[in-house]
Amino acid sequence: MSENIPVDQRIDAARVPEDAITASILAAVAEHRLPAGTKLGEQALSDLFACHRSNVRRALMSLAAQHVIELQPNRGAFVATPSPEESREVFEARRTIERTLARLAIKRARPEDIAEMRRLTVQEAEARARSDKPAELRLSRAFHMQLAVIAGNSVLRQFLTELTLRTTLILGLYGDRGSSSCAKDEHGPIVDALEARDEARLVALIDEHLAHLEAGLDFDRPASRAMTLAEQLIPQRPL
Amino acid sequence: MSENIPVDQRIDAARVPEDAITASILAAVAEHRLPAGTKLGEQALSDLFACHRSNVRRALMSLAAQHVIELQPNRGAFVATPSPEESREVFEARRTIERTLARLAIKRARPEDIAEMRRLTVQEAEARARSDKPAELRLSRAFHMQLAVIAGNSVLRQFLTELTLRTTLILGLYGDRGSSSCAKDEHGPIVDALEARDEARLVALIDEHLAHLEAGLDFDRPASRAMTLAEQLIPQRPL
DNA sequence: TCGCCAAAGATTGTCGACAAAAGTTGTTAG
DNA sequence: CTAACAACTTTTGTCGACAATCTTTGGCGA
Repeated sequence: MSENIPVDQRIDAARVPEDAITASILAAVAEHRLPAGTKLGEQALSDLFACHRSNVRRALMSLAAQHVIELQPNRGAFVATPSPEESREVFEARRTIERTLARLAIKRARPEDIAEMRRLTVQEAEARARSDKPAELRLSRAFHMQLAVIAGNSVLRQFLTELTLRTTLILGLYGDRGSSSCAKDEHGPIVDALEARDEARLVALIDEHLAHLEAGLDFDRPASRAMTLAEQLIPQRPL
Repeated sequence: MSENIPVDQRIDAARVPEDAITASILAAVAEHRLPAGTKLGEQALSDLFACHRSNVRRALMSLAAQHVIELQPNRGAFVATPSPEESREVFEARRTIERTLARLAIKRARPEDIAEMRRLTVQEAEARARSDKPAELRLSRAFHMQLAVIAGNSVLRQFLTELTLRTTLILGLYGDRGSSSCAKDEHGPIVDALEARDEARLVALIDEHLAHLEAGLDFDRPASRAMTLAEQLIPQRPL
């Protein structure tokens, strides 16, 4: 009512410094440029964005509300590091929500919506072909979010915005780097099922897709965590 | 990991003034003491809670992130007034999430969990019997939240925390005051189904319960909205 | 009497400075 | 050489004051 374009969809359009900070950090997390555990100092950010610290604090609060970062009293803000248990819960929540979104999307998808979905899968495949991980992550997430847009429930869409971002963090922490996030083209068949309005198949594919993603996690050896200086500087040999 | 008791379940325990403000406003909204649209001035709150305005601002930001209040730039904070469309989406989201929570709860519910649920229905019936609307609202919400606690998914539980609160706001806006929120005892049969571990029946009952709640809404004549002074002072005759 | 414009008042937003806490470095004793 | 203590530095938290904006009040003219 008050807003035409939802906040979580604006690309840049950072009218206030606070939005610019939030958007930058969200984008960086979404593309695995900011590993989990990274400290986000207030002064560093206020210097970087040439704004007052109060803006930074607001941005950090907003990010904390979305569980993207964690605020530790008198310690500062750190990129969130989801626990294995939390990861399980996030995937369960995603299955629940995306199942419903799929059913809604089947009822509402117009031809141009399906074309847009197809376009995203193509772009994603291209990004994968040229090994552009950030673009791949971004487009994969955009694919799932587009389904939410088509479904037309902005409450569920906002929940999914948060969950997909948390998923990206989880993949960065526990995902094998061998088989990347959405390794094969699992999104293509999903568009097919959507186009065919085959609800049972669509829901099954999404369930499988998410289950597959979750199954690829390895909680025993955290893949990437907050790197200490030592780890960043000294290239450790493979055991 | 860092917290033992989740924030959205702490009763009081307001260690910092910010939490006290947040908790008070949440409780007031949850009991229909703060109608939708009410302005929440910063100075008024900082006077009331004897704290600095910065604490108030933080509390308001947190509430805005939960969609309980709406922040209008240079205007201030107002108790949120969900639109009819948003109301529909909230109910749809609730159905989605509570269905899953019900299935999870069936798998995990221990005898003492079911006893607790039963206890809540009894207390709610007592509150209804003595026409204690605030207690009734509070206990009805606690019933749904208890199901989420039993289900054991804190991500979904937190989503539901937000959704039940938004539902309370919606009921305050569009609910007939004739048949109150959860008029009859629809919660009792739900506990029965949970105890019987009858998944199909439990899910159906919850679906019906939420559908019944939504069906009782009347978007044409907003039941209670932000009252102007005139409306509060001059008892208007029934047309 | 009604509507418009200007001034006054109140409220929100921004900023810099200071206080408090945590982290770091250097020193010294064992 | 190690460990513990102390001083220092860095970072976060709090506060009050001022600027910008909105709302209300009062006045003026049609």
